[in-house]
Amino acid sequence: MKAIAITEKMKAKGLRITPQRYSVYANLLARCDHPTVEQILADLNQDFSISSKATVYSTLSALKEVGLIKEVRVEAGISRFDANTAAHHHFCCSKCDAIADIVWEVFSPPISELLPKGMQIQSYDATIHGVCDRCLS
Amino acid sequence: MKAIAITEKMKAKGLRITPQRYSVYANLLARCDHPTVEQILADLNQDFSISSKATVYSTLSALKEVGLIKEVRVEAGISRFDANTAAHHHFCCSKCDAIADIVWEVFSPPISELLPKGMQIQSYDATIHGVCDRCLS
DNA sequence: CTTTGTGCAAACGATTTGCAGGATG
DNA sequence: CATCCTGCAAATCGTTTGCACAAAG
Repeated sequence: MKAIAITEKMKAKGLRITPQRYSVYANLLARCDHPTVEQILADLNQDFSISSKATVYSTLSALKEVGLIKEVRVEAGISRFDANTAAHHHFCCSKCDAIADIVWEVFSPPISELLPKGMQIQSYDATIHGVCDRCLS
Repeated sequence: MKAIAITEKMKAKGLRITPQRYSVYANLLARCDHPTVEQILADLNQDFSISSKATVYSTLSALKEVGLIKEVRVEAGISRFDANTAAHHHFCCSKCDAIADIVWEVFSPPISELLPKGMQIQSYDATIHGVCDRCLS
């Protein structure tokens, strides 16, 4: 995605643009491996120091708040982040810990029919645990 | 469940029986609210001290290892535990934070057809977020 | 010029670990 | 009596917070 487009998406959500915020979001858009805060920070500061841990945390929190990114939790005690905001679920490899996006929108019967009466659904997410093709071959 | 039956289930998994381990597992079997470590500990030590935090952690870890309980993660940074080991998913109320079990076994198309070729499924779990009937009425 | 973000270090809370007794099989 | 569980406190690790300074609009 072009730099202008990234900036526009952030502005449209009312976010103030800073070099730190821009680089966090751009980094997340460029990768699909659901990185942790630590991994994002290491990536940004690879050549020279761009941002600090506290700022990455606050930026991710701001991006999540306005819906530009999602938080993914598959392991205990650690948050991962995902710039793919389209409806999707996750496949988690128990050997290499890689997380892959899974498009999975068709349920039958519909979720609403499976729930006890009177519950209101806001969202749902599924995690499939298994072994990925790379680890099997 | 009778005390003997609980003891037998643990023995069958090769676990050494101690008062602490017994009470943690019995407590978890008797409730269906997916308690945290803190809640289990408070419940056990209600009248007089039965166990310590470190022991509850190690017991839960042992029980999970042999498959007698499951760990449930819906909030960031906190683990909950569940003695219901049958296939089921979770409904999480965003107002009162209650977690309810949902029996939900029918998917169409089958999960295996939705996954990219070559992946091997071990398990899957879904979390539905919404508002429960009690909070709506 | 006002608002808001940044970065450091200290604080925090859940979980883990080391180790000296003590209980279990 | 050998194994390994228990409990305490200290350590660890991800995340949050307070605050002085700097940057954005």
